[in-house]
Amino acid sequence: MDVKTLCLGVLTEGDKTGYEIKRCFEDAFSHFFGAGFGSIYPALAGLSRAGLVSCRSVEQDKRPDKKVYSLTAAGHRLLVEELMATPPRHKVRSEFLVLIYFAHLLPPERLAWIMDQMIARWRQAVADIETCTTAAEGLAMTPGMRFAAGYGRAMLGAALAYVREHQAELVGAVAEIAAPATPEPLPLAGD
Amino acid sequence: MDVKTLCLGVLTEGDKTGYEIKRCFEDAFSHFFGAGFGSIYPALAGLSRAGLVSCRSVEQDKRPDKKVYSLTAAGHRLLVEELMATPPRHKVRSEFLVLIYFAHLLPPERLAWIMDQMIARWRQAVADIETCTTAAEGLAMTPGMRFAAGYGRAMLGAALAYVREHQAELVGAVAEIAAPATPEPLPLAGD
DNA sequence: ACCACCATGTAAACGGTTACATGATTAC
DNA sequence: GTAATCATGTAACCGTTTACATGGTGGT
Repeated sequence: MDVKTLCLGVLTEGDKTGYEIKRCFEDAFSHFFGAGFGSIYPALAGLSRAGLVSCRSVEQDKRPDKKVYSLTAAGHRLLVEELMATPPRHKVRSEFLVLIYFAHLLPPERLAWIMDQMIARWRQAVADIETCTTAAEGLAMTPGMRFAAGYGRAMLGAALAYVREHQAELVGAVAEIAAPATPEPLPLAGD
Repeated sequence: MDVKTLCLGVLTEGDKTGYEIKRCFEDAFSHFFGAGFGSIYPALAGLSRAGLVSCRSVEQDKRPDKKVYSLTAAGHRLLVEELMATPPRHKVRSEFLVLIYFAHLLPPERLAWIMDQMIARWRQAVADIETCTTAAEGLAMTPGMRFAAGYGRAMLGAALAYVREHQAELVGAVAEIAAPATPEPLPLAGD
């Protein structure tokens, strides 16, 4: 599954410009799928060439023209086909956890800073989901959207809880390794 | 942060062959970082060229020679530098959640199958973490490794709990959308 | 017989990120 | 005046994934 499929997907909710699609991605998918202009615009161009979306230019005063994309019947069909054929993968790529894994190679202050960063970011992410769901309240919100939002909240909550509970423990343990209670000089300096 | 850095990282635990490094990745990092032979072997070759790891060939009987890599002093220094310079990112890329988000476009049976798949996979992942941590019990397990394993367990537990609790709700809501006109009253309908 | 494990590598394809390029409007 | 928003696109770069290529051992 690539950005093209996601574009077809958001267009089922109504016609949109490339710019608006990016907004959609940020609001709805940001915690489980990322995409920037550099992948959205080429994707849209490709879909248009393939007849899976149609495109009309809309003039605006005091702004450049915008291109509004609509899903075609063929596009809708392909979307469903692709969704049916997509194996349910779920990958995490976390530099944060790599850093944690090698915590003993870092100064304790750096480690504490890293965890504070993540806590702050996750807090923000929870707030963003809350904002989006209350903003979409009353509007057409499918069961899937609700489920995905709830999943995001649950995961972020669990992550925050785990880090908060084990943060002090980890920093303490690493500090002990870095500066052991024994004043014995370690021979591991190695140059 | 790329595969090269991770290779340097696992080599701090002791000398290893490319094959063993891949095993390490699977055991320790699989729930937050992925890498296959196709990225590990070229990474090791590059590190060797740059003098960040050294390499010695070991003959084996009845097996092809293996190349055992060791971290050099320069490699260790670069690793720490890289870890210090790495911003703590944490990205999820989930085709599963995309599928869920567009649940209303899928047949309810498919949706149920998708969730069953994820539940099974996550259960397996929990079991794998348990196996690895008990296997490494008593051995050198750094605080960071324990933290990362615990984090994995916590996240998988939360994911499983959330999906289990909201699975029926979602499938039910989607089934209603898929077949809205059924005048058939539900068995427990009190509304 | 066939599959999994051990063991190493290459090369092409694919897709995403980042930087570049342009330019007007509105709000602080 | 400086930043953010609206609005579109290209091109180089980077790294991963996947498929290919080889080959002996050990288990069901």
